[in-house]
Order: sequence, then C-alpha cells, then structure tokens
Amino acid sequence: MAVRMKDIAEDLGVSLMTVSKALRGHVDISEDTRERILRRARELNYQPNWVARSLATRRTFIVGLVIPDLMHSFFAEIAYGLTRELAPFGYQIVLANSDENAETERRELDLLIARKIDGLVVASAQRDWRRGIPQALKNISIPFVLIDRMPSGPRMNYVGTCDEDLGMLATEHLISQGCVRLAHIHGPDNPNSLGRLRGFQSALKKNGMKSLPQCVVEGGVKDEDGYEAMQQLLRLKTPPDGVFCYNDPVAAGAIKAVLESGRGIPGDIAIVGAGNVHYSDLLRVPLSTIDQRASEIGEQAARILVECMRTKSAPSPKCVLIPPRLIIRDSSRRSDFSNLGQRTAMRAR
Amino acid sequence: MAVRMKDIAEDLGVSLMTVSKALRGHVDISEDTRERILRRARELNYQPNWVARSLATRRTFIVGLVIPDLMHSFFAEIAYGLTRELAPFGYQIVLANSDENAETERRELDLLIARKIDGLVVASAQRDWRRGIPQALKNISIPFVLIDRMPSGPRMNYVGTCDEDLGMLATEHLISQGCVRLAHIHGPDNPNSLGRLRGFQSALKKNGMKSLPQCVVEGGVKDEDGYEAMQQLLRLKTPPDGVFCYNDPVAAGAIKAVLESGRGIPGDIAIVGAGNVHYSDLLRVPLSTIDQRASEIGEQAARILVECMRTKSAPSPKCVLIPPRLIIRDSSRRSDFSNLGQRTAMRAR
DNA sequence: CTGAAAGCGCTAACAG
DNA sequence: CTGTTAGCGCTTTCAG
Repeated sequence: MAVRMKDIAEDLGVSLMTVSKALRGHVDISEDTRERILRRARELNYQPNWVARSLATRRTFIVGLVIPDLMHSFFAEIAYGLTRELAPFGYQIVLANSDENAETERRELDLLIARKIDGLVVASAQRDWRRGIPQALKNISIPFVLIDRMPSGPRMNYVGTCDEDLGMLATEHLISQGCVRLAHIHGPDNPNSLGRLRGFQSALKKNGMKSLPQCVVEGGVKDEDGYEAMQQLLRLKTPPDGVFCYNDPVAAGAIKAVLESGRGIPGDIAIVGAGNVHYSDLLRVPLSTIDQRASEIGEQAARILVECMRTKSAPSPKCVLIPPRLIIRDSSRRSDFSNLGQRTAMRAR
Repeated sequence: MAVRMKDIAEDLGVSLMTVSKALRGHVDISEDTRERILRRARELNYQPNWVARSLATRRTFIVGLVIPDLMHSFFAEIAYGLTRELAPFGYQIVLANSDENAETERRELDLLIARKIDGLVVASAQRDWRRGIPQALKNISIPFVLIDRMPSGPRMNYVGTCDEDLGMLATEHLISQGCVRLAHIHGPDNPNSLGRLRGFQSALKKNGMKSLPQCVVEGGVKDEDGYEAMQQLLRLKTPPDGVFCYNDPVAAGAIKAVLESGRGIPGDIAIVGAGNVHYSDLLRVPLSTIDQRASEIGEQAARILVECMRTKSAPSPKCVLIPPRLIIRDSSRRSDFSNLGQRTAMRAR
C-alpha cells in the first residue's frame, strides 16, 4: 500500500501528529523537524490520502457538475470555464450527465451528495419547475448554483442568460435586416425555450408585426431537429423569410434544410441561432447567433461557489444574468438593405 | 448534519452493524428487521456517506479522466462514451483538464491518485513519450487506460486509433479522387501527429508519388492553426490540389482559407480531416474525414477499466485499435473523375 | 514546540 | 440472525 503519515513518523522517530502538522505548514513545528519531515516525505513520494482527510475535515475539494448533454459544446464550454476557475483553488469536478432526464439527474445528484462534494453546479433537466429543483436540493446544506436553466421558484444562486432578452435581440435583428415573415423554431419544453419564445413574441409586438399562424414550430435541441422543423416551415404556402432558432445546432440543421431546398441564405431566408458554439463561424453559412458566453457562465458559477464554500454563513443568493450579445455573420446579414431601412424591399431579393 | 447509520440504529434499538448489513442487502438479516430498517432509512432520507465507506472499503467508485482539451468535441465525446458506459456500474468520473500541458497533467494526476480513484483514463499531454507516462503512473497500483495518445513504452492498456492507418486512408482517398499534388497540415509534436504523417508519406510512396518540397506544413490543433497553415500553402507557386489535415478543426480552418482565396472545394483543392466531430456535416463545405469513433473509444476504455477493477489480479494489458473509417463528403468528392481513374484530368477543373 | 486521546462514518472479521 | 471489536488514515482538541 501507499506510504502513510504513520510510516514517515516511525521512520523519523517522531509522532504522527508532528508529521501531520509539518506537512500542512502548521506553525507549531521547528524549522529543523519540518525540514526533515518534508524531505523524507518527498523521498518516499508521500501523497496524502484525501479520502481520510475528507472524512476528518468534512471537506472533499470536489465540486459536482450536472449537465443534460455533454455532447452539446455549449455545456462542454461551461465545464471548461468551471474547471479553469476552480483548479487554482484545488478543486476538481465530478461530472454527471443527466441525458436530459429528470430521474437520471436525481440519481446522480443523490450520489454526488453522498460523496460529500463541497459544492454543486447544475443545469437541471427537471420538467416541473415549481418543485423539481427545490425538491432535490432543498434538504441539502451544500452550496449550489443553478446554471442555464432559470429556476422559477424561490431565490437561489443562478448564472445564465436572460432568455427573453435573447429572443428579443435575435428577433429584432431579423426585423432590422428587413425580414417581414418571421418564424421561430423552438426548443424543448423548458424555461429557456419558453423565455426565448416570449422574447420572439415581444419583439414582434413591439415592432407592430403580427405573429403569423404556424410561425412557431416545435423543434428540439439537435441539428436533426432543426432540419426537420425547417422542412416543415418550407412546406407552408408562404414560408418565412427570417427564422430565429432555439440554438446553434438547430440553426445549423435549419441551414442545411434551406440550402437543400434550393433557397439562398440570407437572401431568401435569414437565420439566427443562439449559443455561439465555437464552430459557428465555420458552418455551411457562417451563422449569426446570440452569444451566451458559455465559458463565462462556468467561471461566474465557480466564483459564486468559491465564495459560498469559503464563508460558513451562506451569502445571499446571487443571480447573474450575462447579457446576450448579438453576433452578426453571413446567415442574416443583408447589409445593403438594412442600412437603408428599406424593409419591404427585401421581397425583391 | 445528515443522518447516520448510528441514528437509525439508536432510533430502532438495534446495533449499528445490523443497520449496515440491512442497508447493503446482506443475507444475515431477518426479513422483518430489514424491512423496518429500510423503511426508517427512507423516512429519514438516509444517504450513506461515501467518504466514510470509501475509507473503510478502499473503493471510491470514482474514475478519473484526464484530457488535454475539453473544448475539442473529440474529447467531449470520449467523456460521454465513458460516463455512459460507467454509470450503470455506479461509477462517476472526475474530470481533469491538462490544457495540453505536461506539468498541469502531472499535478492533476497526483491529486486524482490522492483521491484514491478506482481507475484512470488518460489522454496524455506528455511530450517525452519514452518516460513521461510511465513516470507518472508506474508507481501507482490503480488500473489505468491510455487513450488517443499511443504510448511507445512498455505494454499498457490503450484504446485509440492507429494513426498510421488513418493517415494512409486519408491520403489514398485523396489520390483516388485524382489529386496529384498532396500536402499535409500536421499537428503538434505528439505520436498521433507523427503517425498520421508517416501514413501520409507511406501512401505517397506506395502510390509512386513524390512528396513535394514544403508539402508538409506545421499546423496545430485548432481551426485558427489550420487557417494559417493553409494560407501558407496557398502562397506556394504551385499550391497543392489535395490536403490531408491533422484533425477536423484544422480542416475547417483550412476550408475557410481556401474559400477566401477564391478557390473551389473540392475542385481546386480537396480536403480531408480526421475525427468526424459531430458538426463536420454542417461545415461550410461538408467535410470528408476519418472517423475515429470517439465515443466508442470512451466506451472501450470503460469496459477495460471495469474488467480491471472487478478482478483483483490485473488482466494482461489490452490494446484496442479502433479501425479508422473513411467518411466521404463534399470536401473531397470528385466522383466524376475518380470513377474514370483519370487522375491527370484533374488539372482541367 | 510536541504528542496523546478521541473521533470522522462506515465496514471486515469474528464471536455470540 | 445479531452484535462486538478493531480499524481505514487523517485531523481536532487539549494536555504536556
């Protein structure tokens, strides 16, 4: 087995306690003995047993991260931001994939809690937002921060985007580019999706535009979903000339469908996504999108968590809304027209 | 604090041991008492303390995963395959990002080992392949599986692609499509990169083609790297008409550079990447690539690990090479010519 | 400055 | 079938 403090202690003829203190840089140890202990520890390649240490100190230096879909690079980026910010403090993260399934999520959460993690970050897959999250987490005393999926319940730590603003920003951009028949491919039945839809509708209303019948179509989260949804829109007698998609993968799928139908982007149909996944710029048509700054979400969550974990008394819940940012690329840029504000002229294209 | 076995025991007037056994489904307990204990545990929402359990059993049910770049979806897919396969056994994974930096990797490894993880999966960022990996891992007794980065040293568990085959496959495909001036944008100075380069060169030799001067250019791992490298190739008096890129991101960057130069793909220049990241099909030009089946790498690694962790005696090291698979998309498909074998006719395009 | 005693919450091994 | 004894490797507390 690995070398223990006890081994070093016996080896050097001091007590176990002395070794423990010396190794942790406690002041109560003479320069001399500390030196000897440190040297011997290095020689023996001593590594403290964190399981034992955790049991005694009640701190694991582990943070749990529960996300619904590792394959979506949006969440991979969040994970990246989180590890990046947490690593300097000695935390590592244990990763759990809920697969967008509430039951799986609950099981993984229970296991994480049983592991006595110091903190938790979760993008929840719970459907029932009135009690889902609180139910699973309210009995636990560890600090946690919710990300991406905004909780509707009591005040909790949250870092994410204001989805309504996001939807508004995307839609108004399409309008500014001269689109007159707007559609929205919307995501799964979660708060984000609903928020973006609300933003879409608000923007229409605010600009005095009617929301067309069938202009909101069920999509999903993946590119296949966007592909199908767009095909559905293309089958309408008068297809839309501007589409705001739930996220970038969906938008990428939508682009594929539009091009396959022989139509041009953004000429015939302008497209805007959401998320600004890192390959957006490399897509078939460089994709205009709303940047949610995923890695920053991870970083902010990390900071809140570190703050909570350091102080005994829980600070008051923080809600950080990272302002969505419009990124205009080819999929929606109709600059010639938008500059002139000739909205109706678009039909000519 | 949370409820402990002791609490349940006192509550029910039985011994702590009885509770422990009942909870773990041990046979030595009467149906009746087991029932009572289980019910009470549920009522009190008892969760076993895994830190304590781990200290006693010497098993944590944690597997470490160390990868060089979470942002690269190739590794995200591996992580996905790993969690997917490991979750049913009750394992969770703690994720460490080495940022392609050997020193960071060593530190994270040390921490993982100190956490007494049951197993380890590493895509190592070590530069010195003769001693890097073994150095860090040889003193530990936990089972580990190396992935993606093939070790050159002694026999160890490994799951990945045969990079030489990969390079060969990509290059021969380009040749079959009528390309006559081949180039290779190669990656960082690691075994994968070198293997792919060897494959590239072998394919040239095998087909009686000379390797042109300056046909191998330094790239990197990201799309910016590919973009720059391709610009360099385009500056040659006679640029290549077929380019095999180290990986998909690099290829995506290369595509961008080619298109910006006003040239056509695959007409003027055919491109092949490697990795088949999930958005390859959605790129500006749908990207031909060599599929490495990333999630399968994760799954296979998981299986080997589970096998090792179950049996006390370490099974003999397994080396799983997942055969690379050519996926032909638009970026290299010149079917009209390749079908006729009119290699030289390509110039006409 | 050093160390002995007690315990973190659980399990292995054995005894009743 | 049930319970007792002894740790797992480390830290906290307090006495020397």
